[in-house]
Amino acid sequence: MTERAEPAGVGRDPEAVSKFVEGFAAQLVEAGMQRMPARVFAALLASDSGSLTSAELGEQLRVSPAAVSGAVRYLAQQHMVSREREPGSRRERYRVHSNQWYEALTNREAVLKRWETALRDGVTSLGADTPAGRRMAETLAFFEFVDGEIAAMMERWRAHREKTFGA
Amino acid sequence: MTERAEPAGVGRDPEAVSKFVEGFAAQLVEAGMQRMPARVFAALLASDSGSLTSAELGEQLRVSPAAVSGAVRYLAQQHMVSREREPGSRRERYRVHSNQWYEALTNREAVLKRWETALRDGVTSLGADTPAGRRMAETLAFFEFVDGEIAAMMERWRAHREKTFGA
DNA sequence: TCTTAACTTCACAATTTTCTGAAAGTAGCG
DNA sequence: CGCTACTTTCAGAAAATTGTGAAGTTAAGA
Repeated sequence: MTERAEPAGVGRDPEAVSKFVEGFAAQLVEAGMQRMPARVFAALLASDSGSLTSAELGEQLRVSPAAVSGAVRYLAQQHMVSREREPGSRRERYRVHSNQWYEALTNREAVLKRWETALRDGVTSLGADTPAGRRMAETLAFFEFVDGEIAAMMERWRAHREKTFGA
Repeated sequence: MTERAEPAGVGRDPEAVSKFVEGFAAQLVEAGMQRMPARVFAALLASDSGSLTSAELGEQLRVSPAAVSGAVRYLAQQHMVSREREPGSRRERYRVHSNQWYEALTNREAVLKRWETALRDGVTSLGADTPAGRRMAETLAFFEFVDGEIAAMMERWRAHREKTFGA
């Protein structure tokens, strides 16, 4: 048995939480995310309320307020978390809205757009009639195709989700 | 006018090629790829034959053979390029097969699978009946959904591609 | 079998990134 | 209006990453 009464502080088995947090963060890092944002994000994902304060994050991850600040700024820019002010306090909470965040994930759209731009430039400057130009044109077409497909896919997911989890 | 006769060596306007290579590589880096693999890959993508030798890569990018070796090993592991031995020579060629490489790109499948594993572990260890557990279960469901969709999408792309570019 | 062209591995130096402590900024509340 | 609780910014130390030169390995051709 590993069950126990809920301690007021962190709640649940801090050991298990930490294990998940570090493990999931490691996967995100491997996929290209910076370490600190990854850890902060994983911690939020694993929290029951889906939201933690700066101080809670710092304590749980054993890092300085400065580190939390930087990580959270990054995550907010990527729309993976939102910040909210606790009413009647200058304390801030960072929140992950279950679905909003993976919607953001598919909004790598910005990335795709930049790739497309670079490829278009390449086709132009190397010549659309050269072998290299044709290869890049095909790649470009692929990304444009994917762009459209992703939007449709998310639509299907929302329907699927509603059926499975309720609105 | 920037046109010129084809010099035997690099071919085309080396200036324009380099500009594309460094620009596209920069985008890949921003998306999480290491710098050297990104540069090597971009150089291959921009080559007319779609293939370059180790020496050509080193010269064009002004880097050591060691750097090329490391970059190419990574790219081959990701199935983004393939290596071929030039018959009757110990010289090796690295090649990007127009379509094979972006098929590989969608084979971030391996990445998705690892995320799914981490999430499943999380659901189990934090409890499927806790709020955090439910959030992770929903995220997990999303990734599983995406998994299936990507396969279908690639199928549609292949059809679309054939129509547009011919087999 | 020997020679040698080509690729790979490895230890280290240089660069870049990341995190911290301290100082500065901001906004609630008396 | 100031006090204080919190957050952000910034310079620099520590750590991680990256690319190099040199030595090691492999295999083609004589």
